[in-house]
Amino acid sequence: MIGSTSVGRVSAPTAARQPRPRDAEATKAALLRAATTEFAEYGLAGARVDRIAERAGANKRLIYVYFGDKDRLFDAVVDDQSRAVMAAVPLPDGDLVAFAAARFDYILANPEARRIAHWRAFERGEPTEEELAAYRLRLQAIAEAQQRGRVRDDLPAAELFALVLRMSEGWLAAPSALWAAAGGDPMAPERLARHRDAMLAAVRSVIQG
Amino acid sequence: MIGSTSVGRVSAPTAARQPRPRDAEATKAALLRAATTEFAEYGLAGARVDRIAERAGANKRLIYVYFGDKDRLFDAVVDDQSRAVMAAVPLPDGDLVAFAAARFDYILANPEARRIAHWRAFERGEPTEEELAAYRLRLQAIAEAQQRGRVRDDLPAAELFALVLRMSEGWLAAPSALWAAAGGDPMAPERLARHRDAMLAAVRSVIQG
DNA sequence: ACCGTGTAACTATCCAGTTAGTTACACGGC
DNA sequence: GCCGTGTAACTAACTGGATAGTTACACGGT
Repeated sequence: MIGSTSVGRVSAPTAARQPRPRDAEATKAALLRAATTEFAEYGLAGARVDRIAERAGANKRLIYVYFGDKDRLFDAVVDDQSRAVMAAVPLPDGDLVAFAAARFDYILANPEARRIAHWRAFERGEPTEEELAAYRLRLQAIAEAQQRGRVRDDLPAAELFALVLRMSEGWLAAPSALWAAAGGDPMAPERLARHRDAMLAAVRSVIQG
Repeated sequence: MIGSTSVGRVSAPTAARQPRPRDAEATKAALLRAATTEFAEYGLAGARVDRIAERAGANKRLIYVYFGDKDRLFDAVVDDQSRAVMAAVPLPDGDLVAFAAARFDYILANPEARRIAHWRAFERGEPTEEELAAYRLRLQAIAEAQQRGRVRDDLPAAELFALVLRMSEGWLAAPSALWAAAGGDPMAPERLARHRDAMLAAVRSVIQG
């Protein structure tokens, strides 16, 4: 009696749930957003494709239609995030203090961005040519600022940039044990403001030598 | 002909593979080491219990006997690593420069330690009471150094510690795109030495204000 | 008529955890 | 010295549920 299954299919003709409106772009965007949330939370290995589809309110199949497979969906999320950060956090005239401030603010407003970047570094390899170019531009901007005497020049630009990158995450990236040991709520607004000031003061100390 | 399998069993009476010598402590230690390597590489979600057993040359079942389950094995690895770092990287008299140097050296010699710590922060929650106590001690040491005027006191100890923690990872934790953009081999010994010096100079700048 | 968009049901594989044992060894009686 | 018995250490094979990826079909606009 194999054919009996067909009855089940027919039994829910149109009433069960209204189908998603047919808008490929919107669906794709919804999947990308859902994937961003899921990957940020669980990483590549921990993320679940079914959960992404569910979050997006879309059918799982569409992930494979639009993105290929789980890995390439992850890549799409990484590219998207990476481009967004690069655009939102510039390095105007090699000003590393402004950069650190912008990066801190961006990470605070978009916690997913930092997590995605970290998962990517840990679970997936090589940078894209686009990212590489972006980093080269930044190093160049720092080197120019050094020539103009606005940034100490006894340390290579790459060193300075690596340090400021780390510092600008502030304690948003600190071990939770440190938060706990320090007491209080590390995310309280006035605490964050003080923290931001402290971080920027430290960056200033570093780039002035 | 199901019984034919028994022939296979009989055919390799003692020659096939010599069993592991019966030493519970050694086996447990081998499993912990194998788990450390596996978890460092793949994280909690990406690690495979079978692979851990294989790496250790032990039977998978023993993981469940000795550690409970995958999560608790991960916890055991984290505790082990955490204790090792705390012991190897002291904060003598609140000297944050010495601390940064020791931490950099430790991470360089034990890359697994940093990866485990990060996976833990991302995939698993709360710090243990033991860690908390260790962090409190460190904050206290910094506060004392501040009182003795050896460390700037216009920034809270927790802020300074969070910053130095990040800085001391140097570009061992930097995005691979930065390495690539900077050119050359970032792990070459003389390059690392220069990097270490630069990082320590920056830490000095920060703690002196 | 057909293609792009969407759906539900299905499949093959993987994998954490279990079952049902076997093997090495210590120890006590003889 | 040897043998039986209990126990800790170890093992192979299995199981059930989860999960990435697929198939087969439906519908609507052009």
